[in-house]
Amino acid sequence: MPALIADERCSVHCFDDCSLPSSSKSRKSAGDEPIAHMGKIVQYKRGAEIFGQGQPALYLYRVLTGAVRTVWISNGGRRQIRDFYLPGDYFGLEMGSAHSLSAYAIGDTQIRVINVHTIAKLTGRRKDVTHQLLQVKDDELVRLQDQTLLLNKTAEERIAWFLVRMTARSETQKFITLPMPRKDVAEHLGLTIETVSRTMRQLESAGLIKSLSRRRIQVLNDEALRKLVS
Amino acid sequence: MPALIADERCSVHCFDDCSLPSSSKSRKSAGDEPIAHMGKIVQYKRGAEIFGQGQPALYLYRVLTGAVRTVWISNGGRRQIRDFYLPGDYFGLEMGSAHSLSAYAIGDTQIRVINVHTIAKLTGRRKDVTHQLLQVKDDELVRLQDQTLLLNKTAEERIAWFLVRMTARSETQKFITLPMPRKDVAEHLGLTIETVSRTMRQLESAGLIKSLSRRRIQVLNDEALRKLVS
DNA sequence: CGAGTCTTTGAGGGGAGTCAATTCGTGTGG
DNA sequence: CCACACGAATTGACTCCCCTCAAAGACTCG
Repeated sequence: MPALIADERCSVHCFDDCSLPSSSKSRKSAGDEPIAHMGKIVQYKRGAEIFGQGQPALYLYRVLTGAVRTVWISNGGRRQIRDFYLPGDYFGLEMGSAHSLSAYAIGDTQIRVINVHTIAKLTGRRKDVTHQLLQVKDDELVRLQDQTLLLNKTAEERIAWFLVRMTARSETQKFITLPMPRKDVAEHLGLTIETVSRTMRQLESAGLIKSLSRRRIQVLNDEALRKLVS
Repeated sequence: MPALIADERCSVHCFDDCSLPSSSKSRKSAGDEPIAHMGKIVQYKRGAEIFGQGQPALYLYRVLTGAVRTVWISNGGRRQIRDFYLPGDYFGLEMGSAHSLSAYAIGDTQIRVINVHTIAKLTGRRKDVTHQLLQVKDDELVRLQDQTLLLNKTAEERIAWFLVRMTARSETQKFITLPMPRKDVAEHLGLTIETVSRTMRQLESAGLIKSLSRRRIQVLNDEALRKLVS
């Protein structure tokens, strides 16, 4: 196993480390993220596997730029996209010693790779580290819970939920840039790409959103969108 | 907050403490369950709330007799049965400090209530306690993962999955006793009670199962049932 | 034995999947 | 810079599975 040493080296992209809203709304201040700048920065090419299902979980990851998808493949071979991780998000933290899912870079992606052993050593004397570690785990559980709820909803509700969520995680609240193709969105929401496309068109006809380009969406009526999620 | 003291008192029902197969197949030996006999035994009446969503999570629970359902109510008011817990199963362990869901006794139920603080104090010097605690958390995560997969399947696959799962958790592998009404099964699988009923009839017509009574089911073709889950 | 709940069964409709064709967008090479 | 090619995305027609609504039947408990 390669020994990744914690360093404080900061790349040109570090400017956004503390400015982006995280997936969870329960983050109080941006200052109490001791893990945020730990670890080593690694570049991943488009489509590259970051870790695979069943591999030992040795690192905690944090997206700096780009985007990541985690994929769960059931024993029956069914493929499901568990979640997307955007700049500022942590992923790769597992309950057990092995990864229960795989992670791939969606586009070219820059990631901080933090040795969990390094974190574990800190948890003893650094209470803030322990706290953040639990926070990261909580966020992960919330993601999972959200998805189980999601799968009982209609296509329109799912798409609305997805858009609202992406809006909340985007720095520009009105314009969303989707890093992933339609296929990924569909597999994440438990729909087909055709239904995703149709439902989005439907929301556009209703005047809730506006499709600027293939991967750019403008939110026209944020309130109505949120009401659909209910 | 009521202080529940750990005791080793064992009721007449303790005979099955280590004999029942747990939800997870990764349980090695029955001996390494130090938490199994901890805590105080409490009786719950049919339908009684064991804990509620949002309440502080102070205890770990273990079903001795009867059955428990955990219910998740979304902010939109949608109701979803997260899972059922049978004799031998642990529940109520949360990542954070508050319960993210509610728990109810399905029938009259006997439960061991273990103070998490008592466990926490042991984790320092008892490695087996720590290990089992992680195991319980893992089991919970697996339950959640299974359900997300489930909701992308057809009604027939869901029912088959449910029956196979109940079979595996039953001491008599061929005869299943469902402690919960059809409504609970439906809400757990994301179906309606009518679809549950129809699909079961369909499986019975195909010769896979036989409905003995309202809540007793005989598995005739276990292999075919498992193949449906795939 | 009867009231009430739980369950089953039926008919009909709607939403999402499937299959197939077209358009759009992106990257490549001339 | 344009033409081409390939994959991604859209759009349409059709089907099917499950939900909805409604009624009848079965079990449980007083």
